[in-house]
Amino acid sequence: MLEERYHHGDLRQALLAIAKQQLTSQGFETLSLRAISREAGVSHAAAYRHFPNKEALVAALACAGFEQLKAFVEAEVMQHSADPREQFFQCGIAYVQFALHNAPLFRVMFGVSGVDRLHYPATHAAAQASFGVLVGTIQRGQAAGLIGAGELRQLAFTAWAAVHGLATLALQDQITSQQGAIDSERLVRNSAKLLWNGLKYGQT
Amino acid sequence: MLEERYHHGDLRQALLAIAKQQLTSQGFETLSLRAISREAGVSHAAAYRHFPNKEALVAALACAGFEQLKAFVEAEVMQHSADPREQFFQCGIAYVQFALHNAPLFRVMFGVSGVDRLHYPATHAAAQASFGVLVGTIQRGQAAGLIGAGELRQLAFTAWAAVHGLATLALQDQITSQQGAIDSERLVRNSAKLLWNGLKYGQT
DNA sequence: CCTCTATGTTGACAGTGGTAACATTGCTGA
DNA sequence: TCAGCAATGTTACCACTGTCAACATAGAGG
Repeated sequence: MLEERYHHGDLRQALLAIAKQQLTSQGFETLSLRAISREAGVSHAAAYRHFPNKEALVAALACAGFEQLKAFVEAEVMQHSADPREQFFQCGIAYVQFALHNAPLFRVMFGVSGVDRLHYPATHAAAQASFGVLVGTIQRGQAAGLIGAGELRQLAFTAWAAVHGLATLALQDQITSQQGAIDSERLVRNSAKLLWNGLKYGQT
Repeated sequence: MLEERYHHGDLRQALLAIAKQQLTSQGFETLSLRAISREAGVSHAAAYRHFPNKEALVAALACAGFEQLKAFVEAEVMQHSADPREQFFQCGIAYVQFALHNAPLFRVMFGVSGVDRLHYPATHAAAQASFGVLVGTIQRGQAAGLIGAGELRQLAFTAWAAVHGLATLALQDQITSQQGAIDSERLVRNSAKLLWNGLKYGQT
């Protein structure tokens, strides 16, 4: 039984967990340090012992989001370890699915909050790491001779941008399929096929 | 000579103009109705005679942004009226350039504010209209026999997403070219070539 | 046991979006 | 012409927010 202690134990983690929960349930706009602290059963200023300000808390949230994204995409990709082309597709499909299923978190990760990620090295590193999954996938495609040469990171960046664009536009209801729901898999496959063809025929 | 009148004349437009100015100079996060009203020389509640709430003001800002974007892209495209392929490229280049040169506005247009665009018909319409420029460009490419068939809007959407992804990632300093500055033209051309090839060889 | 540091609390401050009650203006129709 | 009405601004207030300084408590190490 948890008694009321003066010292919480691991308030930092608790705050992050509650923040993530409130983020997903109420969106970013109404996210408030005070509400989070309240929910944690702690005074409104306690958070400042663990985060210099709200922005830092949000940056930490984004950091965790990138780690989650990386893990998710990696897992999906691994299910198709035999076929580099399918791996490439799965990368994108997983990315968009993650965005749609974790919309508020995804928005926080990508600038809703106006956080300059370069000011938060951990968050930036996590973002780069998640990007690395895509780079690796393309690299395997090249190794297998299925993709023409080209500057690796540039290719990866192009692919990333394409998929990222799909995800963000989809999140905005900018795309509304006739059936109402968004078929993210079909969406990505269409886009990925184009890119894959382009890659195959070299980028001249 | 402007005397101090009780009635402003066109407060709505004045507020929007000041808002846009403060947005570009200070970013979205610190944008405040009160500061805007102050700058307009009007009380902080006056704005509520013209906008039901802050979100509506922001939506109007986004609406104007889309109109500006459309005009800009259209103008750039028209400079290459002879060559559909180059028109396609210019579409993307102009899009990214607009994003980079109007970063805060662009972020407002695309969801920084968490505004559900469907609740603001005018804004939504303006967004669709700007999308229409790209659709038209691809259409001309098809008419000229330079692009394979395919569902028009789907193709356009794919291309839009690709370019939009480039723009948003670039805005986040997610991309940092070795030289420091972002060469948006090279960036887009790389991506657009891939897509164009993919389009040419059909989407199978 | 005593002190130092990490952690949490209280109370304040300025600033925000939003609303209600009141003031002023200028158009409209008798 | 002018009374009245709708549009537009103002003032005063509310609840809420992020942040800070001053204080309180707890636990770890000498």
